[in-house]
Parts: sequence; structure tokens; C-alpha cells
Amino acid sequence: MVNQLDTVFAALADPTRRSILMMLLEDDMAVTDVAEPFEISLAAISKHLTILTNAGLISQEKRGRVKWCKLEPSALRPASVWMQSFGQFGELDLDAFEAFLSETIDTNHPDT
Amino acid sequence: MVNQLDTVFAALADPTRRSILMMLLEDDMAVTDVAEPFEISLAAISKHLTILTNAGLISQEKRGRVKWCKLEPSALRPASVWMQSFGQFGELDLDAFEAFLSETIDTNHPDT
DNA sequence: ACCATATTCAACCATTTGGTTGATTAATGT
DNA sequence: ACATTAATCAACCAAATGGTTGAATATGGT
Repeated sequence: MVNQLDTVFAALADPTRRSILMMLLEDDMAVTDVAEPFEISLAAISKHLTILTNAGLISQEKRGRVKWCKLEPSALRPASVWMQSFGQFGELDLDAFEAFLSETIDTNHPDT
Repeated sequence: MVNQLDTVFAALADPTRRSILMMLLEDDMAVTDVAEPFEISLAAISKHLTILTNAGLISQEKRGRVKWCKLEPSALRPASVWMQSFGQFGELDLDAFEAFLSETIDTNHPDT
């Protein structure tokens, strides 16, 4: 899969992976703790985390023997922008839309 | 796949299907015309259209021997809302956002 | 050193996916 | 009636997906 949108949308298409992302909204988590609420094997969770990492939706950092998973929400941006070009937004001026987004980022996120 | 989000995100994960959706932004199209720009078979396109239909992203209406495909942008809403609950979008003022959209539509598209 | 814990690797399996081709159904034009 | 056009169906195929289990690799605690 070449495209960035491909990997992000494919990652989001699985309910287990969406659940993991929601869990990571709360806080960073170790792989074992991510796996705990699910009934599938730890190896399966590890694969899901690899897919999420490849999509850029999370990052993983190993500290000691524990690998911490961190949500990377910015990876959702291209997919979100793509979707906005449809919908009741379909007739929207895209240039203005992108300008609005940039402005919003500047205004609300001085840390970028 | 039980979930609505599953089918929508899975439908969006394929570049051919995203291209089809973008084509339908312009206007409704017959199946043959949808297939024309692609190098894959008509049968393959027909399958893609079934997937998009099952996801609710398009509707198909047969008039005579021609089946017309119509974009159904509202099906993107749940997925879009789901994504907004993350990332820097989470902190975006949704009311202001919608107001901006309405204003843009009024300004740039007096024909609506 | 030794054992336990955290995580991945490797091999395997069943199902799904995205594609093909050839046949089939249905509607239109002549 | 008959050929043409629009679209789907059916059978098939290779590759990807989501899962399993058991072994392997670090790292940490005692």
C-alpha cells in the first residue's frame, strides 16, 4: 500500500485497533496493558500495534523491557481533511477550508 | 463486519474506491462511465461499487438499463465525527467550524 | 546465576480481498 | 426477431488479513 490514506483508513477499519486508539486517548500504555482488556493473544495485539505504528497513528518507545505506546493524533489529519472535502462539505471551497485549518492550528496550538 | 465504522473505513481504505467517490463529487454517473478511467475490469468496478453501496457511501438506482451511482456524503458523518474526537481536532470549536462552513457555502455558492 | 516478565518472531491456518474471465440477464435500437 | 449495450453472476486465483501456538530475545529482580 503506497498511499498514506490507504494505511490510515485500513488501520481504522478494524474495531480492535480503534479501541486501542481510544484507550490511548487517556494515557500512554505498555503493550501488555493495551492487550489486557481484549480476549485475543498478546501476539495478535502486537501485530495490531505494528499496523497502527506503520500508519503513524501511534509511536512506540522502549524503556527498559517495557514498550510504551503513545497516540499520534496528527496522523489522522490527512484522512480527516480528505473526508471534509465530502459530505455536506462537498460544495465547500477547499482552498478556504485549508486556510481555515492552518489558521486554527496557529491560533489554538502555539506549540506547533 | 458488524460496525458501521468498520464498513466505511474499510471502503475508504482502497484508492480506487476513493477515486470513484471523488468522481461522483462532480455528478452522478453510470457504472460504465465510472469504470472508464480505470484499467481494471468492469466486473471489478462493479464489486467496488457494491462495497461502497454496502457502506452507504453511494446509492445506486437503475433507470432503464443504466444503473446510476450517486454520492451519499452523509454516510461519512459518523466516521468523521469519530475522528474528530481525537487529536488537535478534538480541541477544535465545532460550532465555529460549522458556522464557517455555512458562511463559505453562502459566499461561494449562491446557487445553493 | 537464575527465574520471571515483556515483547516479538516464526510458522501455520482460515477467511477476506481485489482481481480475472466467460457466461448470463435485462433493456434498447433497428 | 436480432444484435448491441449495461451490468451482474459464478468460478476461480494470488495475496493480504487476523488469528493461533510455541520458541526466542531482552530486561529486571533476587
